[in-house]
Amino acid sequence: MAQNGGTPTLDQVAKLAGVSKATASRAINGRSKVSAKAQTAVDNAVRALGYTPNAAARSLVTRRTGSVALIVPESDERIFSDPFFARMLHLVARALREHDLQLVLLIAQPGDEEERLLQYLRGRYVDGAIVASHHRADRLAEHLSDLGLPCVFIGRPWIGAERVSYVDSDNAAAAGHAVRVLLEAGRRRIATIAGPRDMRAGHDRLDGWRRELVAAGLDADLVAYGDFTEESGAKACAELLEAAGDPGGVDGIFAASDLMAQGAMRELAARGLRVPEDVAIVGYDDLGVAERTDPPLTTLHNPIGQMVTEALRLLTEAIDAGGTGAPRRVIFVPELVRRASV
Amino acid sequence: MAQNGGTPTLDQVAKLAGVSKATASRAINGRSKVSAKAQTAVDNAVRALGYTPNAAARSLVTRRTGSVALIVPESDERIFSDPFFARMLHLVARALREHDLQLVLLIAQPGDEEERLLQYLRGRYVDGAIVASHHRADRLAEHLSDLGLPCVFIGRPWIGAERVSYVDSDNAAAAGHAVRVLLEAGRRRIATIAGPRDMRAGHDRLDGWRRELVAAGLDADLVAYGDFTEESGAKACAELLEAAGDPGGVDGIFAASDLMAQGAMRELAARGLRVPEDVAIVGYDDLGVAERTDPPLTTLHNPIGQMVTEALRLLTEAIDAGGTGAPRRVIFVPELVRRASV
DNA sequence: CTGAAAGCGCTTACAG
DNA sequence: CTGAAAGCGCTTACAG
Repeated sequence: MAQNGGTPTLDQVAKLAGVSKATASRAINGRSKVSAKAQTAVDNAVRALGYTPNAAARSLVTRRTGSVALIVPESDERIFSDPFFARMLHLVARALREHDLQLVLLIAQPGDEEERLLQYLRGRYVDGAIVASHHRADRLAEHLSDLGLPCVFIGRPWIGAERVSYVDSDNAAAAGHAVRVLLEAGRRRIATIAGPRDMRAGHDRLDGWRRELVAAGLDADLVAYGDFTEESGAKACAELLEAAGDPGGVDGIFAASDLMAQGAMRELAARGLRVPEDVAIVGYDDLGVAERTDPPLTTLHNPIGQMVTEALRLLTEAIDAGGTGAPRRVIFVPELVRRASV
Repeated sequence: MAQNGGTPTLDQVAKLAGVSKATASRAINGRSKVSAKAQTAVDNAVRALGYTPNAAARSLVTRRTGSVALIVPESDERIFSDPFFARMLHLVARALREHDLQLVLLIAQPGDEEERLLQYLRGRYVDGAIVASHHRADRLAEHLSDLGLPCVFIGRPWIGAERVSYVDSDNAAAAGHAVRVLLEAGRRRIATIAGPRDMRAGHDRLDGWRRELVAAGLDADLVAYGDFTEESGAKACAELLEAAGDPGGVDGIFAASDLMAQGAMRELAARGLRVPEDVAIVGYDDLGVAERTDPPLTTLHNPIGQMVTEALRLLTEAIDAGGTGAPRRVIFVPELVRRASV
């Protein structure tokens, strides 16, 4: 179809339909009134020619691209197999589809590639951006705010949070909740397997654990760090057990991700420790693996679906408002899901 | 910087530099000769104004967007946490970065969303496309070929393969190799845990397993299907063991992914069967999990890095050639990695 | 090496 | 409701 002299243009459609380019354009975009006759003629011409508007020409005048960037300032390949990230990517992709927007995935190693990322964004290839998985050192919030590009962060940025919109969940409160559940189960030596220190979720969950223990008049000394993976959870659990010394030195664990909780359970099993009898354990995320552990994991439900939906609402509203308007934020409270590990 | 009256344009740069738009454009793109004096003046003006070329305007005339689509015709969310896919996505992202191309991720459920995908592609938002994880029913190869958009498939398409470029690995030969290794280890009741029947890799590996057994004069009757996940591998292994009846009814397994092999090993362990003494096992992919199983897994190395590199080479060459040129293809042969499961 | 001009393919006031 | 015209911001023959 598009064979007769390259890709068909609006001009050819208009000629074939016997109307002006203006009318053809209006018929195609369907935002202004067009006579039924003209509409039919244009529709037929479009079909006959296999016409699709040229995106560049259109966005040159509309100043809209119909694309949104998902920015992942992450150098580590593992990000892609992380179930939390995988789920988020999937949800973002689906939500964008519903808004008729395209997803441009921008992966930028922190550091030297940041300038290149900003350069791309300045070129107005996209109408807005969602930023996920940012780290402590990122200055993305400031830079995006400088650009004036509509954006919303998933997770409160470390730096420049006051200048941008974001959605987040109350990681600290949720961690506190986890600790209370362990306390109510009679545990007194409650350790934590924390996430990366340079990630918001890692930092805040650790903080919530610590505050709750202190509030209960207990020591907050049993900490080991992981990177949210199962492997690291097993390793951290081993460290904890060794640091605590005698059996019973740890009787409860709050793990900052279900995957790390799973690793910890594997390590406990290997040492002949029973869950929850010897060590009770609470995870975080509730992304499917929590149902499949043995025993099934009591955990905090990370409301990622709601966060993504809300992030997209904030973003599309900011885009429609032309990038003006004050930063907005929405915070969710993760709910406890009781299973059998406490 | 861009505050003084919106985003700066080439015109403003030219004025400030005291040259024409043409010269400014040439200085910025650096493909034609420009006097040192003009170059400096333009460079300074660009810096002073914080100028970045408008992508839409540029691509309207150059007919290049600097973007490449990664098409994933997959409705299933799990695709994102599949380590093979995660690795491919990471490698594609990195390779595109090296070519100074942007990654547009297009996820299209098969069926009703295909028309929408093609519509997008027709709009020339991207210069070319890489297609991954396609299924039997996809007619993408034909449609992309009709569009005349440069594209390369990762994995030979089921339909229309003769019309497009692709990279692939010889899944059948590799599966045959796996079977020979098991035969050489004296195994005679060799089962397979196959991948999805509607995916190239699943189909071809099953085929290779079958041919090799038949060539050896053995029955190819012990087949169970999984979906490449660990869960499904465990389940398939259980089916196999039950179908085979008596202990020793299965003494070797070729699993079409390491993850399924891992699940199978878990199932074997749960039944008190030793690897490799009772059941020898060969996996597929060699993506990291193969090193961490107990015992470490003998497997076929899926040359995904090479496939991605080659796919991008074919794609950029096709783009540079203006989308003309015959389809090309490159096939890799996976190598066996001997560890301890056979 | 440089500039004036045309043109890429659209959309959108403006006037009718 | 419709059309002629201007204009979005670039690049690139063409002539000098």
